Amino acid sequence: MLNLPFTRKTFMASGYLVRQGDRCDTVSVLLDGYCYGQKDDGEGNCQIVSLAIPSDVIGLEHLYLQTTDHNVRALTTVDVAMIPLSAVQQLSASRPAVAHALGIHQAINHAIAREWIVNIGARDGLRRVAHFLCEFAVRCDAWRGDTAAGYELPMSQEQIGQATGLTAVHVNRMLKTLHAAGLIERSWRNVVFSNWEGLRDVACFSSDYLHPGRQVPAPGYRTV
Amino acid sequence: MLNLPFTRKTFMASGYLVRQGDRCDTVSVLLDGYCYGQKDDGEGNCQIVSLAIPSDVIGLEHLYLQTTDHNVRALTTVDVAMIPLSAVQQLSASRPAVAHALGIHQAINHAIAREWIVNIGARDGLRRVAHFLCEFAVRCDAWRGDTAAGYELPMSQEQIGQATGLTAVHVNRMLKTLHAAGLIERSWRNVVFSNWEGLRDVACFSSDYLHPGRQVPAPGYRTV
DNA sequence: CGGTATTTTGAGCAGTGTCAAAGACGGTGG
DNA sequence: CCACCGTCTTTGACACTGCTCAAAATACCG
Repeated sequence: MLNLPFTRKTFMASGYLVRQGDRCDTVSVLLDGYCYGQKDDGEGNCQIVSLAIPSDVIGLEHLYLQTTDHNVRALTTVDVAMIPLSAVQQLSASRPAVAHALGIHQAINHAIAREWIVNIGARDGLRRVAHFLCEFAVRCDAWRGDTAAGYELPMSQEQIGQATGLTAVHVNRMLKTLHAAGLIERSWRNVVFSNWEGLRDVACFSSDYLHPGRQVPAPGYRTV
Repeated sequence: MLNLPFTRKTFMASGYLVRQGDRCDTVSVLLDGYCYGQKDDGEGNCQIVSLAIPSDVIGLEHLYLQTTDHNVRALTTVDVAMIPLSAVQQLSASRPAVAHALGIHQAINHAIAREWIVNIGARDGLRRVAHFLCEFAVRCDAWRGDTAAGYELPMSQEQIGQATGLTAVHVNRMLKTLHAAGLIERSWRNVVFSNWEGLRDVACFSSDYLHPGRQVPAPGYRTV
């Protein structure tokens, strides 16, 4: 068995799991709830740079970088298993297949970051919000193993705005527009995709960048 | 010695080193020239998602993902050493310190991507261009080991626009504004930082995210 | 030396941001 | 169980950043 030491911990919504500038010595696994990565632009504006859903690993970069360049905060009440960095290092060293899996996870997160750059840099408001919704749905589906009819967005429109580079007011207008186009139904934070194909087309969403089932198998290691 | 097999190859400006969707079986080291990562937004717009300068490693994610989610293209005439994936895998397996160094490189590239998200998502045009110039200068300085008086930008204003989420016309205006503010001098593609502190302040640029000299040392491995 | 790509500039416009206020929801304490 | 309160959502009017289109000037390349 892996026999990994860990500490279970709970954070309230908006609490900090990791702070920018920290010297971090743990890697966490998100057991329940949602988190987001956040970075200050130096003038009070905060940009959301990533999203973590249950089963995601948080802080993999701590294996390689001494300090953290962004905050990680709880979007909802959150339950994590915090593992000492040294334990992760030992495990990766003794189990190359584990190291490989962590590398895959990091590579996918990086790919998601690239897609966010495209989303924010190249698409207009409507497509941006649509794409954001698509990504969230697909990632949640992948985690749960099935396709849900509707999703409870764990974030406010203000936060969606911080993730897409729009204002909360504009996010609201775009959601309304998507509804008017018959692509989504919603009430409060619940979203139902009444026309998934249509939404996907508006967003130009393709799940390729999430690399579903297309990872490189661990090369030549016995997985024991 | 490492004894790594490689093929040296030259690409003309705008040539493709890697194409979106490819199954890639090489990792490249950029020996000379500049490259950029590019992704289509699905509607003809192309967003630049990364920049590679000499000594950068291109395609590290091929170790973990079977297909590539973005293009890598030459910005200038480019000279690379292409290494078979299997050789890199073997080397990482036999030399943990090498694997660790690659992880650091990947983590820093990821950190840069996060900062680009902040730049494009949270800053206005002027700050965006200023930040872009700062990052380019600092990365080039780090590579060459000294601080240059001026920099030859290896890209057109159109391309700067694709990297910052602005139009070429607006990039031009922002460069003019930066000049008018006494922060930069320039002629054609050559840029001189006549007031580095000022530019840095406008951009809210901090080199922390490039993690200069703050990587985690390879844990417990003998480097031989 | 001509051709092509890039830079530069101007004018007008569209998409987003800003500001402000009203309405909806959910939690809390009496 | 209900009233209150704070947060979030929704809406409108208006301002402004950045985009579009177009053309001239400039630099590079064969």
